[in-house]
Amino acid sequence: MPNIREVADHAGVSVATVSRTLQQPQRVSPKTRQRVMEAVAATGYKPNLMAVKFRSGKSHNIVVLVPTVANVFFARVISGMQEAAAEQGYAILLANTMGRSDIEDDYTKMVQTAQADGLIQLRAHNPFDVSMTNANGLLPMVNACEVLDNIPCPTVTLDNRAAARVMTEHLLSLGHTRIALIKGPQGSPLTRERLAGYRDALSEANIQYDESLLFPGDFTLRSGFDAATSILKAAQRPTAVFCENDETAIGAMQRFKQAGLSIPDDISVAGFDDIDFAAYADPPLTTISQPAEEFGRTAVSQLIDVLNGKTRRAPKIIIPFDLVVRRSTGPVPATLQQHALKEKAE
Amino acid sequence: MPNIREVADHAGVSVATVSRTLQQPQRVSPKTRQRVMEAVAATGYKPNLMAVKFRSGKSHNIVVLVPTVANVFFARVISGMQEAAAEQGYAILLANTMGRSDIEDDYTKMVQTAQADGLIQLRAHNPFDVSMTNANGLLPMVNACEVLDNIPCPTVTLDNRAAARVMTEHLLSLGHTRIALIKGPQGSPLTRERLAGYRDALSEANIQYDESLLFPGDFTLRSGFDAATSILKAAQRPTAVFCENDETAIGAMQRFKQAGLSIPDDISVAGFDDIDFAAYADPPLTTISQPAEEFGRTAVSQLIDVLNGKTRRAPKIIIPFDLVVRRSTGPVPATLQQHALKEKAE
DNA sequence: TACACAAATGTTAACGGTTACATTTATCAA
DNA sequence: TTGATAAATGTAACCGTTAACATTTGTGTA
Repeated sequence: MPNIREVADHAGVSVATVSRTLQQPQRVSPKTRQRVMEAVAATGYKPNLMAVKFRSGKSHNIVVLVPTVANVFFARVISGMQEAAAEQGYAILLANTMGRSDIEDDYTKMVQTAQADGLIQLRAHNPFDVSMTNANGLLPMVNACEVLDNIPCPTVTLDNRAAARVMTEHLLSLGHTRIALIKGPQGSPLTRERLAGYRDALSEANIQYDESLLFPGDFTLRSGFDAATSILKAAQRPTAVFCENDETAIGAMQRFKQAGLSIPDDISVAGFDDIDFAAYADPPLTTISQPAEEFGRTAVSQLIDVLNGKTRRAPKIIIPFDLVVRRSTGPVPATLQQHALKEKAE
Repeated sequence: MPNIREVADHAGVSVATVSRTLQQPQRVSPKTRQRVMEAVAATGYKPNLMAVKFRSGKSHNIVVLVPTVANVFFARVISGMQEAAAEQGYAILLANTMGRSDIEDDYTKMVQTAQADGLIQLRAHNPFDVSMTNANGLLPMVNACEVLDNIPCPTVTLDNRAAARVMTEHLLSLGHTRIALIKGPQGSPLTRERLAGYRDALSEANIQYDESLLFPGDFTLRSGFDAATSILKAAQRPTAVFCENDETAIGAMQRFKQAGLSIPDDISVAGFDDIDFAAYADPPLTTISQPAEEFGRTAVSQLIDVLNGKTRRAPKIIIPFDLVVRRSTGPVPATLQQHALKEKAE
């Protein structure tokens, strides 16, 4: 691999002139410029960007901590991040953490060891101490997980709590009062926020929060299937099931159909995320649509602003969501409705 | 950020001793070692890995060119790559090419500019010229796409052609003779290989290859749905549909069900990949299972072997596959079978 | 005690760019 | 022509680490 010195020799100029020709061509005379460009072409010179990055102290790398890439929603988020990063000359170092804190730590260290300039966080944990703050008092990170509080960095969030409330209100408006919730992974901030939104809607509607309606899940199809099995065994079966993501909902629907239930006539099922499969489920799934790609793009551009010192005070950005009503949710079954009304009358 | 000099001053030794303490502790006396370690702890020193990489000429980065990360199969492949790379101290630079050659070129350049040591290729294109070969005559890449030929680098492949043949044979064995094929993206090597396997099986069974049974697709749910619409309009409707991936199959099934067809009684549908959703489709999808994570892991470890000079002659590794028969495929409908037999008799 | 040799540690030149500063060359007005 | 000033180019320090080589210190033996 030829280096800048070889190009300089070839063109009969100094290395500084070669560097200038490439960085700020207007500062070098047209004929020298031409000579240098010819030498670059002749030698096939490509600047060693590792040297440039080392010299400049900027790696132009961004670490992204994701629980798993093999999740349709996260894949979309990453796709948006890639795009925004590439546009601004940054590369994404993807950390598939699988929730393992040792992996998270390894990747976090990349910022301290100058391998990455900053980090985007999709879990509820602050990896940096105050010594990492920049001149504006900000940490080189973006918090893409709303439950993290009091951390000096931008927050980009998909108002999960409000979205879960809206979905629960949708089910309530259809007359459902016994609404099961299939949760996400324990300890995940998404899970907590979506649960909180569910509770918000219930308490607003004066409906007693019932822990026995909560079922564990982990965002996989299988966990939705298993949770549905438990729901089928429940003494007083819920008339609607709100799943904290679409995979879980699709898994649950499969189980309900196997048990001979009709959706939504016998039981309503709602999801969250609006992954592509939601619209092609049977029946098509009512869910919350979130602009995952935009979310990823915003997180990246916020981080780059912090790195460039453009951000003076940490903003909090909330990405909007949409309730997408399809055919997996419907009114409470007539028989049960009678029952519910009678109960209410008593 | 403290550097190695500060640590040396703090411990009252030279920078070389600090470096040695960290790299080859046995070469420094126990008491010096201890003093250095204390200084490291006291200053909070973390080696600048950008400097190390620059100095060593090894970035310990690997570029992976993927058409799209938002595809369940590729997400699994990436997941496996991540894992294997992290174990060996490498980071993955993910290039979400979306088929755009300018993006592919940008990322390919990262190898030439020393930002990455090698590249894994999932498309049919050789980005390097011979000047990039190492002492063993190998290029710093792994070809994870079997149609590329005569390129001096390891090939890791999921025998797509054989798998497509096996699936087609499965459909033939159920009595189907008019088997539609919903293709993948035009120009994709996967598409070509799977089509070739389909043709292999047909010709082996002495069935005329009929281009009117080929329908375009692009691996998305929607394209499967649309292709199914075309299939429904066909003059003589096929009794089975082989889809080149699972998303397409799930989209197609949705359309057939909407049209009132029963699967597999009226029409059989087969997929490819065995993504998680396949088992939870309605009916569960017959498909080809490929160990995507293992595929990713193998590609990475092959590349690292090349980079370390361990590989002397380019190996060709074929990852095994499995035919997974579920409930979306079944025998040819009785009425049509009669018809077919009659035709044959004539 | 002196000497040979090994072990431990120190000194310094790379690695490949960028850039502050120094120096040379060109331009123009008096 | 000369001198002042601007434009073009060159020189060399620097970024943080490693490692070849030089030097010092320690150990064991004659």
